Amino acid sequence: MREDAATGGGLSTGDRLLSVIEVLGSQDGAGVTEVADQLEIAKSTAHAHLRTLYDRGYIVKRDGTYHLGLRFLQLGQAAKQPWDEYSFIEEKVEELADESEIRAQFLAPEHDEAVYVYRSTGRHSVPTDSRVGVRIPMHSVAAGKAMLAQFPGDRVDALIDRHGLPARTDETITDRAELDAALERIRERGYAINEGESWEGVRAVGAPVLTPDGDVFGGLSVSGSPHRVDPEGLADLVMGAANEIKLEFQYE
Amino acid sequence: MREDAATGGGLSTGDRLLSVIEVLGSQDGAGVTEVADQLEIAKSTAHAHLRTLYDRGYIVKRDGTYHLGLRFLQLGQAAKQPWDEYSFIEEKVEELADESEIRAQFLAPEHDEAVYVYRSTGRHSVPTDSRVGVRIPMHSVAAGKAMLAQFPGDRVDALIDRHGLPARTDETITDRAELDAALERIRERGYAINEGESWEGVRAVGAPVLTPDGDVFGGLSVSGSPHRVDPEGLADLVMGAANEIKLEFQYE
DNA sequence: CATAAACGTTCGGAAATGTCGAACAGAGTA
DNA sequence: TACTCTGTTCGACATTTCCGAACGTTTATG
Repeated sequence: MREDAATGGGLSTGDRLLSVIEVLGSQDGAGVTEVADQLEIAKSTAHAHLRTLYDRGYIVKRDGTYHLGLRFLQLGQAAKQPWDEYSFIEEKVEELADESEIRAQFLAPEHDEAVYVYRSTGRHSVPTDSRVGVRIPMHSVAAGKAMLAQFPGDRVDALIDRHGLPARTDETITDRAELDAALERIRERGYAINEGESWEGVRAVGAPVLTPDGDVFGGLSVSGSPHRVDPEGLADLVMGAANEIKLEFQYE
Repeated sequence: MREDAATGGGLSTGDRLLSVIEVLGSQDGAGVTEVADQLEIAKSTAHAHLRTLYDRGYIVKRDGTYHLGLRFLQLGQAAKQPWDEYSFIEEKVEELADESEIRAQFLAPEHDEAVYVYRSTGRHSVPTDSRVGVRIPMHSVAAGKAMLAQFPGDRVDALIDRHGLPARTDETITDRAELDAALERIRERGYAINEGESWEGVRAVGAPVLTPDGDVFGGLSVSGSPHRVDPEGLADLVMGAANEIKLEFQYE
């Protein structure tokens, strides 16, 4: 289920460099030995990779260990730019959070996973939501299921071949037939519900965001503890916001 | 003034991979041929690098060209985490923007450059400021000069050896003696002024943010068009905020 | 305080792999 | 139809990366 780098015609050295980056990103701070151990490579090899990243200014030495540098912040902003271009997306997320008084988020599909792009808690204006940038299996979140339901069948097949249906809680859908039934219901209703399928005790309501051409652009959702999330009441709000985004595309 | 990659014991392949990433980040969208041309490498080589990045999910194909993927957004968040840890930094920036009614920003020193980490316009709550993540020569901005003034002399020497004193406008300080004099004045007053040294017609007032140990942690500044930026009046505000951050460190 | 352990660093050699150029296929254009 | 522009694949050479061992330094430990 995981590509073995060099197997696919890729560059194994570049591949390893990316692994080093991931090691540094998945924890805060690592030394040469730690990187070497985690990737099962020689210390001298890890050292060479770290030196490459350091000389280029991509990583930083702090408290004696290496950390990802702010150059990645710049790359992250560049990666997000296509969405920032359409400023109404983020605005709609904040609007949604204000009106629903719970968290609202916009996720984009990428490489068959869902990625948090915008997130808001409403008036609280919580600074820097830590979940932005996080990738999550599409079948385990409301916005993701809403997107999945719009994909053609063969794309869903390919997605499951690549990633499977990993469980995140006891409630996560792990069975293909069950998923198909769920997607069918979502298409009928126009919105998706997540009942603790990603985090215990978190309910969410999501809808797909489509372009005027009918392509899947992303997914919107609101989420919170079950007693604050009334699916019936919120569905219209979320679908309405998704539709408004779709309409905005035409006048941009 | 630019390191020539392989010269320093780094891995030339990994180095090239980073160059490919930078090409994609510095413009929106590039094809195989375009990347190859810009880096002056064979098309097949560029193809191999792009494939490596693609297989790993770091880049995306959209409209027939490659773009940076949202995985960089995740890495960017991870890189920013050390600052998010101290939530009062971002809060102070927003406070500063509210009180001054102009832009406020926090910059961190990294690899001898200044990097925008937080930025706020006050109540407008402008979504996604595009300048976050941007790197800029320290001597050309107020917060950067404020930090420079706190560095020991040999660190300033090393910095200038590496980056020089590039001009961004006609007003940018490009002479070492002039810089030294400016830094001395900054130390005396406790704050720095930027008079169109980075952007024509933009004035800024900045102060260094120190840790309780006296280390330079970053720089705060407010900026706007000259008639809205009164240095005398704003200096206390900025220095006060910088000092409050320093104090917060002790109770965290 | 001395010793040990752990870390980061450097170095050469053998093996693996990245790079190139040419050739192929496909899309778009004249 | 022919042309030009893409992106892609392939093989062969030469360059590189990688490893392991050894070194110098720092941090723990007795």
